[in-house]
Amino acid sequence: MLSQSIEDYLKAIYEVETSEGKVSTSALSEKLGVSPASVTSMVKKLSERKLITHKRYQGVKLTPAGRKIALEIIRHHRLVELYLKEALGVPWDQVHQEAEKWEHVLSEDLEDRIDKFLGYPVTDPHGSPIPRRDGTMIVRQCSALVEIEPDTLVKVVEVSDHDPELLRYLGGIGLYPETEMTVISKQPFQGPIIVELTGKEHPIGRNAAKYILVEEAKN
Amino acid sequence: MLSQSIEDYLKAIYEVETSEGKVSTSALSEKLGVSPASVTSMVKKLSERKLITHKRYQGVKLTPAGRKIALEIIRHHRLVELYLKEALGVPWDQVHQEAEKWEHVLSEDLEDRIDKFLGYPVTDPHGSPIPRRDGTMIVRQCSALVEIEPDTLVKVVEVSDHDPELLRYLGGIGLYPETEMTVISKQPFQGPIIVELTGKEHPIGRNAAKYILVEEAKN
DNA sequence: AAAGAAATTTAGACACGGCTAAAATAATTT
DNA sequence: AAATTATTTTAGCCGTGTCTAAATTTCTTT
Repeated sequence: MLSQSIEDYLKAIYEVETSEGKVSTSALSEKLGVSPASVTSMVKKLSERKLITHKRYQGVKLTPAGRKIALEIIRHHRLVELYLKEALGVPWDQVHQEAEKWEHVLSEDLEDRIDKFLGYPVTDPHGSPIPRRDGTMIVRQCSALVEIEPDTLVKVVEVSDHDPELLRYLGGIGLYPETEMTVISKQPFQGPIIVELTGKEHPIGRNAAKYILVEEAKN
Repeated sequence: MLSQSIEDYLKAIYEVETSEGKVSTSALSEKLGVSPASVTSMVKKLSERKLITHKRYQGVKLTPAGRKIALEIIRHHRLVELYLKEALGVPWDQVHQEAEKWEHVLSEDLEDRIDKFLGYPVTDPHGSPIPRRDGTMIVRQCSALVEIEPDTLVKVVEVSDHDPELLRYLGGIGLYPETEMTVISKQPFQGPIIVELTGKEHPIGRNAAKYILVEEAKN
């Protein structure tokens, strides 16, 4: 059995690897809310266990074994998020923090029962793909909303779950995965992006728009 | 926040207190699968935190604060047991071990949602009463099956969840909380107790019969 | 290319929760 | 009552995962 800490590190490494490519000590320190020195010592342990490789001063990379475990945890996390929403009506801005705890205590048996209950879903409430039991995960083609040119019809694919506040705002304006909307304009000087959905226009800050992934819909 | 370990100790102390009266170091050591020395050191910590009182060499007692916490954990445990059975179809001999992990990661919000989903239940799948949110719990009048005289009609109130094997056997013969059955005979020389339910006779070992609580039904 | 800044690692400490071995106390036998 | 046995506690250790402060290495600037 792996400790919760180790699981958290592997998950964090996976996520940084995916979103930034390079996985630095400081990025992990930041993400995990732990000092850089602590990261270094855990990194040492994880390399000894052959879950990651590490070149001194040069960052870290998951081994296949480490990636497998990371994806299992992420699978737990996302299944639980969806389950909490569907079965218990937990609002989508709260499922993340609950799942952070549940992901570590989910047995294989329960994982299967939840998976079945949900009808073998492929995405969580934020649109993130749920890794399959075999450790594979679908890859999708999509762009950050911030990079879309005005006058484009897009479909929301995925929204970052890291900020409950943002999720509440987006939920409030009806912006969920699968929602279609039109980018009306991008205000100058790093101003907001104006989108139209369900007939109304809404401003979305550039920063938030980095965390909203969309695909272009047929116009 | 209390550590999982502390929660486990408080729960164990509560359970031993209830079933044996006295809570000795060795009883806790046994129950928690931990050395007596470890118990002593944790006991020291719990007294410092005023969750229990401790007289050297004389055992331990919960303070009101400690009891409150123990009952919260037990409430979590039993709600989760019932939830897993009702919502996800987990067999009753498996719910205990899952709940052992879940009880520590259940938020108040989720506790309420589960409670509501289940219709504010008062007992878990083994018939144990679920403590209320205010830290009170119903007390029931019942006897161990082993003490019942032959030729008595009884109703099962509660079955210990500590042995999955036993639960599978009892489930197999249809013996659940609320089941009515008749004690046919007690075989001599510590032999089994024979009960009749749904028209068939079944032997139940004396040892098992200590863990089955019943009340006399009107004959 | 050298200096300064930033990132990373090492060294050494600490709290937690467990352990074993030995000492102290309580309970039981003889 | 003394001796033996059982229980409990103390003493001291270990692994995990964190920390701060200092040393090292890499990156950036001039």
